[in-house]
Amino acid sequence: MAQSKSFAAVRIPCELCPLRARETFRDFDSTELGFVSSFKIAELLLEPGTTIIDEGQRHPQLYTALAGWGFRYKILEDGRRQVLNYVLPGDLIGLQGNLMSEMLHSVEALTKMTLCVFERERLTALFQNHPSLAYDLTWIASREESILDEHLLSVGRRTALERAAYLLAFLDHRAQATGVFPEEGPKVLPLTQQHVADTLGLSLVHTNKTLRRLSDAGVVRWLDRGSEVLERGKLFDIAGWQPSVEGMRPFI
Amino acid sequence: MAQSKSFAAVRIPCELCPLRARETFRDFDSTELGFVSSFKIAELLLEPGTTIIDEGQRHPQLYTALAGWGFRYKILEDGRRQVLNYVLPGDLIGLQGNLMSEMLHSVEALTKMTLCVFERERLTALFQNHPSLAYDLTWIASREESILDEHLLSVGRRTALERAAYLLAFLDHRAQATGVFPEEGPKVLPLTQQHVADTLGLSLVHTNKTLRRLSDAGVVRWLDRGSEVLERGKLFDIAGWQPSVEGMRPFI
DNA sequence: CGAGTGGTTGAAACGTGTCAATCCTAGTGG
DNA sequence: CCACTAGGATTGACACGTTTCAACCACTCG
Repeated sequence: MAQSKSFAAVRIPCELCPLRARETFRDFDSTELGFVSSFKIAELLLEPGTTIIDEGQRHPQLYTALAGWGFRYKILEDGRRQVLNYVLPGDLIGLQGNLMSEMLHSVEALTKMTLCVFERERLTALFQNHPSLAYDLTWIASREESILDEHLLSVGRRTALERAAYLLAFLDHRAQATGVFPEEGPKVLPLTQQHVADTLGLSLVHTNKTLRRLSDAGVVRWLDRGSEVLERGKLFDIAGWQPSVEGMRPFI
Repeated sequence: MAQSKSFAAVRIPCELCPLRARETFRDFDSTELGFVSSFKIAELLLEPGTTIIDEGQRHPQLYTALAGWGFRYKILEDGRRQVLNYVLPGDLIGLQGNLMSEMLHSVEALTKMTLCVFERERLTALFQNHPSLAYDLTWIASREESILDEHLLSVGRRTALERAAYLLAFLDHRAQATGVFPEEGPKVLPLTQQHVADTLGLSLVHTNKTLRRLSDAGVVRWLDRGSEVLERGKLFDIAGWQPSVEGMRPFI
C-alpha cells in the first residue's frame, strides 16, 4: 500500500479553481475568495491506495477534494470493513474530527487524487469572520448526513439487488453532477467488487453474483476494475430511488 | 395515531433551562443566551406516537428536544422502515438535509416529549451574529454524522447479536449521559421490539429471538414495551464497542 | 515466467425471513 | 366486575437469501 503523500510543485490558486467554474458549485464573493485562498496552505497529490486519514489518529488538517475518487470507511477489530461514503471533487474531508480529538473513520484514495489542504485551527477564524462560509460548512455537514441516512436505509432495508442498483445509480449521478467523468470515453466508476461489497454490507461472492444479474439485464457493464452505467432509468427503477434535485451547492 | 401538537401553557425561559444545568452540556455566555432566548418562539408538548416531521414536506421550524424520546426514520414505498437514530434531550431536530428545502426523513415521538421551537429563517441571523453558536451547529451536525457512521458499520457488518448489543449499549449510554433516566426506579429504554428491528435492519421475529438470547444471558431485561440494561460491561464485550469519551457538548 | 490482484463459479452450511399461531397485558365499554 | 379488543411479545416450522469454502480464470506487473 503506497503511503507516500507528495506536495505539489505547482499549486492552483483558488482564483483559478477548476471546480468553481462548474455550474454545480456556488460562487464566492471576493471576500470569501480571499479568505479561502489564505486558508489553503498546500496541495496534495495522492496515488491510488494512499491512506489520507487514519481512524484513531489526531489529524490537524482538513481537505477538500479537487480531483479524483476516494472513500471513507470504518473497520471492526477483526477486519470487517464498512465503506461509509465516497469522496468526490468538492467534498470536504475530515470535518468531524474537529470535535472529538481523534478521527473516527479512515479515508483512502481510490484513484489518483488532488487535495487542497487546510489548517483545522483556522476554522475559528472562518466562523468569526465569514458567516456565509460557516453556513456552508453546516450545509455540507448536513448534506453528508442525509446521504448517510439514505445509505443506512439501503443497507438496512433494501434487498441485495436493490442495494447494488442504488449504489451504482447514486455514484453515477454524483459523478455526473460534480463532473469527475472525462468528457470523452466511458464514464467508469473506479471501484473493485470488494469496495462494492463493503459498501453494501454483503460478501464478495454474493456481490459478484448480484452485479452479474445487473450485467445480464444489460443495465451496467463491469470492466476491469470498475463499472459503467448503461441504463440509468432502469437502475432507478430497480433501486426504487431517484436522486433529489439539488440546486447549486457550496464548497470550501 | 395521535397527531395533536399542543402549545404549552407555560414556557420555560432559556435562562432556567433544565438541560443547561446538567454538566454534560456547555454553558452559554449572556449574549448567546439572549439570542437563543429570542430564537425560541414556542414550546411543544407531544404525546407518544405524534409525528413531528414528515418526509417530503417543507418544515419551517427547527426543534431542540427538551424532554422525552423520539426517533428519526425513513420508509420505502412499500412500507419497509429504517430507524436512523434516536432523539434525546439536547438533540436538534430538522437540521439534516438541505437546510432550507424539503425534509428527507421523518421524526416521531416515542414517549411524551417537550420541544423548543425555533424559526428556521432566523438561522441566518445566528450565523451572522453568533459565530460560537454557528460553530456549535456544525459541531452538532458532524456529531450526528459520526453516530450514523457507527450505525452504518453496525447494520452493514455486525452480526444480529452484536448489533442488538451495540444498539442497547449505545442508547443506554446516551440516555445516561443526557440524563433522561429518572433518578429513581428502573432505567428503561422505551422501545418496542419493532423499533429495535427497524433500527437493526432485521425482521421482528428474528429480533425477538436475538433479544431473547441477550435476556437469557442476563445482560438485559425485556419489560412491557422497553428494556433495561443489566450488565453494561458484558454488553460492550458482545458488541465489540465502547462509547467514546465526550467532554461537554454544545446545544442550542 | 511467476506472483499478485481482481473476477467468476458451484456446492454446502448457516443465518434470517416468512408464515402462522398463541399468549399476555392494558385499556375499553357494557 | 367481566367480556372484549388491540398491540406487543413469543414460538416453531419451513423457505429462502447470504455466507463460506474452494476452486479456477484472466490480466498486469516485475
